[in-house]
Amino acid sequence: MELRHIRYFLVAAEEKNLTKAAARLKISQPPLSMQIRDLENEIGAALFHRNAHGIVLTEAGQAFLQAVQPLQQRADEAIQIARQVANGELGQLNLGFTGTAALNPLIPAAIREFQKTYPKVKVKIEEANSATLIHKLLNEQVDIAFLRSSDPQPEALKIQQLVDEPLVAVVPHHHRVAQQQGDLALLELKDDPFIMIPESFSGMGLYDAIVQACLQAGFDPKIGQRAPQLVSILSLISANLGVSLVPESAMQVQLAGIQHRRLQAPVPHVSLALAYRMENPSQLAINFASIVMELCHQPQHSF
Amino acid sequence: MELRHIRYFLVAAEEKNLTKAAARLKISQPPLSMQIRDLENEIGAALFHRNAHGIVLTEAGQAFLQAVQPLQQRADEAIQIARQVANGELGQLNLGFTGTAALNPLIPAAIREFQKTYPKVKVKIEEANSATLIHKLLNEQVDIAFLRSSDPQPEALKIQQLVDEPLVAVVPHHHRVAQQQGDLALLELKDDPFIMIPESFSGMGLYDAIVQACLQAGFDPKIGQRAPQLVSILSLISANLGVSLVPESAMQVQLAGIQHRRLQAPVPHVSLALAYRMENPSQLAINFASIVMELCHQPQHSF
DNA sequence: TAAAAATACTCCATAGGTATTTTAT
DNA sequence: ATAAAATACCTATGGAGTATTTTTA
Repeated sequence: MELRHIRYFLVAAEEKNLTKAAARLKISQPPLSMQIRDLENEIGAALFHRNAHGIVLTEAGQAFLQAVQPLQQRADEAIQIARQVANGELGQLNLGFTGTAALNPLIPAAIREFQKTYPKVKVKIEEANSATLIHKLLNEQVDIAFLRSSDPQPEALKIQQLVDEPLVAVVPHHHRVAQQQGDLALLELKDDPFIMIPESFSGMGLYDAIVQACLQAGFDPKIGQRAPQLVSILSLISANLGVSLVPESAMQVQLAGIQHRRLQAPVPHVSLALAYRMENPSQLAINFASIVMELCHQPQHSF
Repeated sequence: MELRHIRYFLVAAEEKNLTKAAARLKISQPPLSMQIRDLENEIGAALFHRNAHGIVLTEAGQAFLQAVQPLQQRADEAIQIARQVANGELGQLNLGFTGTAALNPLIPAAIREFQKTYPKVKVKIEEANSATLIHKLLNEQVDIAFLRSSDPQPEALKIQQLVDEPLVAVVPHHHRVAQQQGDLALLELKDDPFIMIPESFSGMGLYDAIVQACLQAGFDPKIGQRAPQLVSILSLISANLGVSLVPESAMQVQLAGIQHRRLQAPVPHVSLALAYRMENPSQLAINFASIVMELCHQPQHSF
């Protein structure tokens, strides 16, 4: 049996007349008669009673009709579903981001815009550090991720720089530079321990951006405590255990006992990047990336 | 799209290798490749990624697999259902019987046996008088019916005589023949009003059997009250409003104030018959009839 | 006799086969 | 070098067309 038999049978059952059914199916009557007969032969029972007025369903035909009614529609739906998934209109987008990236307003704006454009896609978000995200991207556990990237980029991932955010210094409230006016020279922090995010990935992440900034300012930073999240870093700073640099967008997170200081030119930057696989990128990722790029080319304050 | 495409796709997705899938499908590899490609073209998206080891489902392919998985099975089930209905193994048997027929032990025995043989058939039973039953048989509201039949039989119905039951007289307890010994001569009731079932059908039913019996005994019965059910007839008799004749099996129904009397030879009979359509008999009816006939040819007391 | 389905036949589109090439590891 | 898929080409099954006959109300 083929779907053709089902299509023909359904129209025949509806028209109760093979000649009319054949016309509706845009075929001539004899082939329709034969297809119906083939179907009956395969089943081994008559589906219709033939008479001079046309045809009427037998009991077996009625039962077959009930059973077969939804099949054609289900088949069409299956095609639609596959098309929508292929176009990235349906499915689940696994979106990752690093803790410090989450604060950038671009991210909620992008998610909001994506959901508006692709309402049938479920967005599942997941926070992890850059190293983990890169691993998950390569393992296809994550389709696309926002991360902090410095220069050397891993192969097999397409990494698009989105915005370059200035870094700002964070010092304890009682730190000697805390109450100074004007921009801070990074060199002034050369003897302070830097509170850092642990286990970064070579060439990636905020860790390297901080180390690069210090080297550029003329010193090798003293690495102090490690803390896994932005807030825990700030907490350690407020406890007077060191200082750090954070992206400007992280200034939103205020904490008693800490002070933010802008830096003197050349202001070090860390970029926010969007990463997805070069090979087998999911269409969802491509669509999401194009929405993000669109937002980036709009005036900054629209989101 | 045809079911063939779905069958091929399912095996290909399972084998993850077109060559092996083709072997399992008992076709060669190139036609399978082409059928899969045709399917992909119709959908407008790739269902598989091809590589040197074989094939892997794309996201669209996975979604299509989920949607299409049950279709082949549903199609096969539809064929099974139609076959079973055609064989009378599945469906609903609408069984009718007249009130006085219901007392014959053959009927519950037949239903029990039929259910044992065809457990997937639902038996719906319905009581009505012979005229109504014949009407419903012809209108296909009832598939088969037990009824009381005398000689002339309506066209278009196959009526099989099952058992000839002797008629017995029912008289009020205080009737002058009530306490006599031996068999009763029907002629003794020639002046009593006969309580009858109303609106019978020409040539059918207990009504005519009673009239025939009286004529044969040499008198034209006086028709008294009409009552729709056997019990209401007996009730009228116990109220001294008349007498009647009932099938022997109706002696099971005892009622205070009535007396049954067997009749002298030639004992009049009424037959129990099974009726179903000559044209378009449902297979259920044929199967039921054959079970009834089987039971009839067994010793009477086996049910 | 008129309308519908079945039959007889013809044709060709395409599913499927064989042989070979291309591709990727 | 090997295994898999794609391509090229051929064959033939069977779906569909036209013409006609059979059936039944």
